Amino acid sequence: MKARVLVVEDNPDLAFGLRNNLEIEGYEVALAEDGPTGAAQALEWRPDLVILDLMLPGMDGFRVLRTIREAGFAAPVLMLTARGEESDKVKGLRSGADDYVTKPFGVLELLARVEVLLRRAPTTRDATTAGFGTVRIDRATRVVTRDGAPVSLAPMEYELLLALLDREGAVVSRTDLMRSVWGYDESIVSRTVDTHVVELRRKLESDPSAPRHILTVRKAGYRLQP
Amino acid sequence: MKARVLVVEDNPDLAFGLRNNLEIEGYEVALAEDGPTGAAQALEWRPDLVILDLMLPGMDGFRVLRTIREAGFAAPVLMLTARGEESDKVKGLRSGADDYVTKPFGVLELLARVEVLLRRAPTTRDATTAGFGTVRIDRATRVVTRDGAPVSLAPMEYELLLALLDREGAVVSRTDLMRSVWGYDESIVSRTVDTHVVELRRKLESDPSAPRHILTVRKAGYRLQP
DNA sequence: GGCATCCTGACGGTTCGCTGACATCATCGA
DNA sequence: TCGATGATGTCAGCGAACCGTCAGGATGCC
Repeated sequence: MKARVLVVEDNPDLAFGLRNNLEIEGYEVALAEDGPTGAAQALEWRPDLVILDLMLPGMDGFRVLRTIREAGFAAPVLMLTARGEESDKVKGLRSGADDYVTKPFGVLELLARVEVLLRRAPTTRDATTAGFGTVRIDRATRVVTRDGAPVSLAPMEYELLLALLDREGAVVSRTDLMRSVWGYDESIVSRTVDTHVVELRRKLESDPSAPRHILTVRKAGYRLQP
Repeated sequence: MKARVLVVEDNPDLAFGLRNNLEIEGYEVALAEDGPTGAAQALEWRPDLVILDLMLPGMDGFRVLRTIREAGFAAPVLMLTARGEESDKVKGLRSGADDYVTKPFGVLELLARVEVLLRRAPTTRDATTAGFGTVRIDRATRVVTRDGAPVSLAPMEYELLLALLDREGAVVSRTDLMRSVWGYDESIVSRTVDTHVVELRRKLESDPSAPRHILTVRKAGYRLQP
């Protein structure tokens, strides 16, 4: 799963530049441009890492850091600042930051430091298991069980199941399924989706001919009933 | 328990200065003044943190770092150097260091960074063995046993095993394995990973053709079942 | 130079996924 | 109520993707 990085920085050029670079590295990125917003977003969005500018409108970086740490936020924080004074660095590090980089900095160095921080504090927000009825799906292990017994799903079947699960309760059209599972978006002419749905029902429903969870919505698509 | 810090630094003034300051902070400190000694001491003494100069007699810092990491040394390493080039920093961080400080530096900043590194990676001197089935892996000594008997693993096999072990239970893609074991992230076209997995199974599974722990997840990667 | 180790490419077995034909079902108008 | 119509369920088979395996050659270390 993509690690999430929150960038709290009021200079738009720098913020957008960072976002681009982080996204290229495969992170999911959010921006906040003042202190209070940053703190709120850290607590709500639960990023795996925060890049925090020290000089911010509204509330400075130190206060943001203290606020979120007091609220129990444990992920690493990288402080970013123009002040190169040693006393500032020490203050930043002692107040709960995990790294401290002074501007101007090299983007590659920053990215390397981000990687190191995430390596040491691996993402723990796994949101792993979900399910319906007596079926459990563990995304980390890709193991699916029904009534506690493991069920063997073919790769495409598993992907299809996830696509339905991601929109649990909603009707998902065949075209949408094609797009999210197969990556095309041509219009469907074949029985491909249906065939896999049948197989899923056979493996996961107690009575495959009268499904209670993997439901057909005529002329619209399929729906996963929790 | 006092945290142990190993300082690998050939300049006596700097080394003694660091030792004094670290001891005042309450750490147990050892000094090494060349690369080979440093590497040996890291592996024998098992410090909780290593401060490693880049320019050393005998073996440079990068090689020391690689050597001890390959030997399973997991504690944080702080690199210390006169070279301020960004490419050096990136190289250091990517090759397994956890922080990188350029000379001249402030002692207080260094101490703060030491504190942060130790905070994130609390002393784990004892919890070095893990395993699955009848297989035990001791990261400290790099010894792997099965049914109590030692098994000889080639370096890459060992690294691969660690990579799987670090995400025990979860599916690890070939690309992820490539990245964490080989340091690459190009897309895979060859049978490299598979070949090594086969070898691991041959050495660690009781029935290599019907593995119970090192499992294949079709189209996704491999998974280590505890 | 000898040895272990590593990577690669080829080959073969097995599983998987798509397709198209046909059966069945739901819906709606007569 | 019943048949027409279109949508969905079902099935079997073929081609392809994927993985396990192996041997040869390259590489690095002692």
